[in-house]
Amino acid sequence: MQKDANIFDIARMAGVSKSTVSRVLNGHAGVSKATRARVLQAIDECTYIPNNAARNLSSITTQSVVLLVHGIANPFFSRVITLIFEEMRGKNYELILHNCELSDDISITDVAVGIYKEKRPKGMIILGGHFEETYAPLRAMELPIVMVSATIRGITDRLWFSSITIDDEREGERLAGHICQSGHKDIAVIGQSYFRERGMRRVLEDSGVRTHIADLDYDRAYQFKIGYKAAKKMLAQGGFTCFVCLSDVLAIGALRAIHENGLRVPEDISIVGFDGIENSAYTNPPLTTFVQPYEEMAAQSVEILLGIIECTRTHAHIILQTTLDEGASFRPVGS
Amino acid sequence: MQKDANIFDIARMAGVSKSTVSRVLNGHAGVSKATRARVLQAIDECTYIPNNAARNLSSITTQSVVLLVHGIANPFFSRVITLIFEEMRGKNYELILHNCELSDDISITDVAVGIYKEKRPKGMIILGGHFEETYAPLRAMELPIVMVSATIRGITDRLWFSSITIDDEREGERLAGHICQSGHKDIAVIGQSYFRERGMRRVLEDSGVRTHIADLDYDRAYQFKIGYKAAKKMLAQGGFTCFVCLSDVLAIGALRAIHENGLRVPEDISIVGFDGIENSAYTNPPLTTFVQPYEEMAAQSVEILLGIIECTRTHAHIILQTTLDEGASFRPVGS
DNA sequence: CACCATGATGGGAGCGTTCCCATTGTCAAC
DNA sequence: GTTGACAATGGGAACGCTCCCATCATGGTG
Repeated sequence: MQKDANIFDIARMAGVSKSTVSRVLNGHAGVSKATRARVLQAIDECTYIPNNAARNLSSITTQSVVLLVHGIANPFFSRVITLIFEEMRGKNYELILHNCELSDDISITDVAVGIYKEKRPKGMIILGGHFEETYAPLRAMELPIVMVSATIRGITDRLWFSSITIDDEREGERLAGHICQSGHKDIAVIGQSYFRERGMRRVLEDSGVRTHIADLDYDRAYQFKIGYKAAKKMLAQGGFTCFVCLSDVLAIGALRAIHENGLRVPEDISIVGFDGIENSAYTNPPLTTFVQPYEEMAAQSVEILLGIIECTRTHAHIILQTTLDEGASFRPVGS
Repeated sequence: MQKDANIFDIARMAGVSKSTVSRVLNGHAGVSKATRARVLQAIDECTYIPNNAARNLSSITTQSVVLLVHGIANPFFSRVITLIFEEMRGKNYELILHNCELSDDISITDVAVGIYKEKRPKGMIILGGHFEETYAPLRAMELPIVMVSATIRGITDRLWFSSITIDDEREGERLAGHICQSGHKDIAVIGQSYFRERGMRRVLEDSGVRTHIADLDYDRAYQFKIGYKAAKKMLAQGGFTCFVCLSDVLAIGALRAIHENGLRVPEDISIVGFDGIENSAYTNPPLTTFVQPYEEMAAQSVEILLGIIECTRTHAHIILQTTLDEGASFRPVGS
């Protein structure tokens, strides 16, 4: 590939200076209609693409947005990512997807700051993860940040970032409410979610439902297996009539364990999931699950982020709700 | 965030010139041990991160590699992506993940060339997609390219790119062989894969097995649903004893349709998938499927690409094999 | 002791933009 | 006719690097 055209070539072709071409390129004012047209034509003729590196260098920042994700293989995340990509299409920002499997010794703050220095994006969407007290460096970046579906704890000053989450504690309560109504008196819980569990427990204890918490055997990356193993162990112990899984992936793993043990769902045992990933409508039986507001999450996160970047709005903390999808994996006791 | 340190600051701190710092940064020869140590210390003290834009600008290219994927939501792809990320870790290249949902009027060549001009990467891994005759612009980039799991047709000159695939035609034959042995005489095929189908048909016709091809109702993005709908329609017609699905996602959709119709797997009907995504070990019953060589694909693609970039090897076309994972969804006739 | 190869280092140009400031041209108001 | 405001445009500096070439010791060789 021979040397590409640069801004001077375009300028020469259009018979103007590089400054004028730059103005056209960036949609700045102060260019006559006729000149603009000529420049655009020249650009078109050469299929000229401005050199990003040079652009970034001289303007310090870049016309890009980073989407930082903790493990794209997670079906919940990958669905949100896809939707965010769609939402960003045609928005004139570049979306840089950064996958990061967080190890214990690296916090989200470290990763975000590193990426910031490297990429100089205009904003950042962080998908998932825990977000705790040690956020000073994050804040110091003074970068528009939207946290999506993150667990946020111990942060009182919230004016410098946005968040879009479900209210985990309330969701836990709803989930628990659903169970209480159903008459199940002993349930096995698989999964970790501080707030969701807290909400659940409160309601369940009031109604005299006993919860059996599974230990999770952290196998990293193999989410299905975690659910499977945990369920297997719980089933060996017995003493409950319903599995409550804090994610669908765990539920799918648990489903396998149940079937392996020769039990029928929901006749012998019920199971509820959480997330409403696409897959969960295709299990046998289809999973009863609380469906995350995917479209809403994607749309809002992009809208807020770009709004803040373009100074047309301020930060916000949006709380959305899940929708119960009554599959066939859950049934009230004795029905 | 106040102004970051630049190469001059480091140079001043270490008492050397910017050239020397640059040499240290890029691992070039010609720096004494003592100087190098001093520079490294200064870099460390400031947690200095070189400005990428400037680097790219002066060296025209960037220390990055693009991973171009057709829809990261596809579980097969997302698994490969995750593994490629792992493989690249610590390799001193930046991996830029680019998701592209190809529409009909945009070819892979167009997308790749656009990205190339914009990102100036050192190489590109293209995951999936069809790769046909109109490749001249791709080739003209003179960029190391590795095509992974792509369908390649009508390209005779193959010295300028690498590929890692399974031999679809042979895999089709193997799949067909498995079916012939089993005694199924009428099978329903769901999915599109030119070569795989061609291989299958040849073997099946020789053995007198009749194939019923499902029409696919292209619902875009909703792969599970495609399988479901296609299976539903086929089941209404009847006349076969086994579903052959050309991907596991389709198979999971089909499984749902089968159960909905009150049939048992594999007693009443068998089903075989393809890909061996993580999920397929957790269906009910677990899917019999041909597992793609994920690790191998990821490892080889990275090794080849970096090898070519660093001029330690030449292009290659690697053909790998799947492994039959005998789940429980398939059973020979009359057993 | 002059010479040259070699290793370590510094300095300057150039990469392709953006952004600021200066310049020119035009027109209305006085 | 002079002035000032304003729109349109050009030119130069700056962004932070890499890369090439020049310089300067150092030490072995004839």
